[in-house]
Amino acid sequence: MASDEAEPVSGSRYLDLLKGRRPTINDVARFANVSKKTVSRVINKSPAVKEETRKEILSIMNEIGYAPDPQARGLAFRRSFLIGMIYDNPNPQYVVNMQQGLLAGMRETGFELVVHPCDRSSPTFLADIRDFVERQKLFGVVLTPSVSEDERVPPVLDASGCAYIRIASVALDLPERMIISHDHIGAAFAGRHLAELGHHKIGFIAGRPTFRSSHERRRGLEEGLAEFGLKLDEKYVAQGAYTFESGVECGMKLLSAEDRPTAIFAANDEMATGVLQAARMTGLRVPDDVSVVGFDNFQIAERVWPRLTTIHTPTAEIGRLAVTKLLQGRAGQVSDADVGDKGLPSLVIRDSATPPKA
Amino acid sequence: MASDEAEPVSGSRYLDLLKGRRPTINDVARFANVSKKTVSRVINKSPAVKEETRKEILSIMNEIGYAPDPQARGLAFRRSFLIGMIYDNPNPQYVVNMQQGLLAGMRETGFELVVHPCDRSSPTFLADIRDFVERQKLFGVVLTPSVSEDERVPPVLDASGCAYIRIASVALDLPERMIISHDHIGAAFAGRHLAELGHHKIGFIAGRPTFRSSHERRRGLEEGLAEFGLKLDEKYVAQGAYTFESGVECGMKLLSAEDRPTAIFAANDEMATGVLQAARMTGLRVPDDVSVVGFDNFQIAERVWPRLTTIHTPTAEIGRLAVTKLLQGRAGQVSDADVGDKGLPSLVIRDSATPPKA
DNA sequence: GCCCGCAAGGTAACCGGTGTCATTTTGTCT
DNA sequence: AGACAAAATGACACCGGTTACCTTGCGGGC
Repeated sequence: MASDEAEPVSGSRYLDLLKGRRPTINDVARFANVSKKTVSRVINKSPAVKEETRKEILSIMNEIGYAPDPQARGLAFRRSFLIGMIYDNPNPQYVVNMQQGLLAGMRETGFELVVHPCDRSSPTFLADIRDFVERQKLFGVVLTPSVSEDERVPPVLDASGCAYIRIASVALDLPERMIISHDHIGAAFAGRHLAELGHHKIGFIAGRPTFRSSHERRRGLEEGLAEFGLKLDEKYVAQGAYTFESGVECGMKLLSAEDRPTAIFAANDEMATGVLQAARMTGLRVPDDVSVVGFDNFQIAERVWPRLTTIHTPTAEIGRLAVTKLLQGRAGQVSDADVGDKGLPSLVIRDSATPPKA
Repeated sequence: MASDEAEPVSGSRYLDLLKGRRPTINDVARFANVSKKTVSRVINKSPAVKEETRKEILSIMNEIGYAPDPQARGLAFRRSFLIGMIYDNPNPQYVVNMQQGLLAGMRETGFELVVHPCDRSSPTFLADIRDFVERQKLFGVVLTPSVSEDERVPPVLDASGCAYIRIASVALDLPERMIISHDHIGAAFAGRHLAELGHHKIGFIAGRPTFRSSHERRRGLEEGLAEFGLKLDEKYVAQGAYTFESGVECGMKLLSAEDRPTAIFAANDEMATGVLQAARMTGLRVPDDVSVVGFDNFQIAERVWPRLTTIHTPTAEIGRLAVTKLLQGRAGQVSDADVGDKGLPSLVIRDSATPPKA
C-alpha cells in the first residue's frame, strides 16, 4: 500500500451502516463500543490503551478504511500537518530535485508539502513568510539557499512556533536545525582533479556572492589545489552570478585574456555551460584548449557537448534528510538523519576536463 | 501588501487585550459588539450585512491583523483551501514552470499549493490519488499530462467532490474542466517554418505515445507541411520517448540512414538536444548538414550549441489560467480564463534551422 | 477488611469557524 | 399610528478531532 490508510473491506458488517459517508472517529468509537477519546488515544499511539482494545480498534479502522481528518486534528492541535518548502533558488532542477527529496522523506507520514517561492529582496519578504507560516499553522518548513542563509528568518519562524531546517553549505545554526551540504568537500575534488591532470593555471568563476555556497566552493577549490602546492591566482578569478549568461561573460573575460587559464572551475553547471559557449566564441576547443569543470551534476551536464565533468550534489538525498530531521522526535520516527556519506558530494568525470596539451 | 491580511496596527486600543494571541473571530466579534456569525458573514462576503457594520468590522479586522483560520473554516466547510497539483511529467523545467503559473494564479486568494507527483503505472495509482484528495479534502486539483489524460482519474475526483482542471493538448472533457495547450498549432509553425526554409525531406521524432501531445505535435507538423504541399514520409519518422537518450537514438537512426532527412522536428527540446548529439556522432553539422527544430522552448534550448529553434509553450501562463478557471465562480473571482492567445504556442527562431545547403 | 495507587477509559468543554433557523430592527404602505 | 414584509443580526448546534480532568476497576500493602 502506498498509504497508511487501508482500503475499506467490502462486505464489512459495518460498512453499510456508514451509507457511503467517510467514517469519522465517532463511527469507529461506536463500532468498537468505546468512547471517541479511546480511539483518539489509539490514533496518537498513547500507551494508556490495553493492547486488546487497541488491536480491536485498529482492526475496525482497517475494516472501514478510517483515516483521521488532518484538518480537525490540526485545529485541536493548533498545528497543521503541512510542511512548507520556502525557496528562492532560481534553478528549476534544484527545486524539483529538492521537492522530490522532501516528498520522499514525508511518504507515509501523513504530512503534505506546500511550496512557497519567495523574494528575499521584497519589502514584504518577512511578512510574507510570517503570513504563510501562521495562517497555515505549518508544522515546519525547510529553507533552502539562499533564504536559508538569511538570519532574519529564524526569529520570525520561532515567534510563530514553526519548526524549521536550514539547508546550507555550511553550519549557520544548531545542528538540529541544519543540514549541511559540505560544498567545499565537493569543490576540493574539483581542485584535486584539475591539479592531478596537470593544470597549473586554473580559473574560477564564482557564484552570486549572496549565496554562501559560492564562497564554500571557492574555499574547497583552494583546499584541493593546496594539497598539490597550487594557489588560486586572483587574475584567473571572475565574479559570476550562477547564471548561464554570467558564465558566458566570465568565460569570455578569462579566455580572451592575454594569459589565459588552461582549466576553469565554474561554481555551477549553468556557468560551466556558459564557459563552453564562451570557448566556442573565442575559437577554443574544450577540453583540448581549455578544460572545464562544473558543480551540481544537473541534467544539463550530460546534455551539452562535451559532456561536463562536474561535482555531483545529492540534492534529493539532502532534502530527504531535512524532512527526516524536521519530523524527528515525533512518535514512530526513527532518526536516520546521519546516514554517513550519502549526503556528501562526489566527482563525476566526463569529457570536459583532460590534461593540458603541452 | 503581498497578503490580504493587514498588519496589526501598533498602539491599537484593542491589541493589548489580545495578550499576544493571534486574534480569533470571537475577538473581532467582541470588539465590534456583534455576534461572531456576523463577522463570519463579512468574511464570506455575505450581502446580508449592513454596509456600516461591514465597514466597522473590516476596520477592526484590519486594526488587529485578523485573518481567519483556514483549518477551522475548512473543517466547517468540509473542504480545505488547498489546491493540489498532480503530475507525472518527468521534465523538471515543465514542473517548475507549471508550479510558478499555478502559484501566480492563486496569489492573494488564500489558497495554497500542495504538490503531488504520482506514477500512473503503479497498482495503487488511483488509491493514492483518492487518499490524497479525500484526506486533505482538497478544494481542487490541477492535472497535467499525462495524468490529465487518464480517464480513470476524473471519476475518482468527482466521487470525492474535488474540482479539477485537466491540462492537455486537446479537448478531453467539458470546457470548464479543460485548459488546452493547442500543441498542434505550435507544431504547425514548425512544419511551416521548415517548409518555408526549403526543406522537403523532413524527419519527425515522436514523443512517448502515451502522451496525447506526441500525436498532436505530429498532426500539427503534418498540417504545416500540407500547407506547402508536403507530406510527412513515414521513413523519416522515429518513435522517441521525450527523453534526451531517445533523441540521441532516434537521431542516429534517422541521420545514419542511406537517405537521410535534411531537417528534423523533434517533439520536444530534450529530444532535439539528443539529435544535436547524434549529429555530432555521425559527423554532421547543425544546421549546415541538418536542421533541427524542437518544442517547448525550455532553458536548455538556449544553452546548447547551436541554440535551438523551437516552439515556445507558455507553460506558466497555462497554469495560471488553470487555477483561475478552477477558482472561477467563487466570490470575488473574475473570469479571465479566456484571455485569447496568451495561452498559444509560438515559433522561436534561433540557430539550429536554416535553408538546406544545395 | 480498608485504603491507596495505578491502569484504563469516559465526560465535557474547546479549537475557530459555519449552517439553520429564530429573532430583532428597519422601512414602507395604508 | 399600526401592520407587515424585508433586511439585519443573533443563538445554538455542529464540523471531527483533542485537552483537561474525572471515574471506574483492580491489585497490593497493612
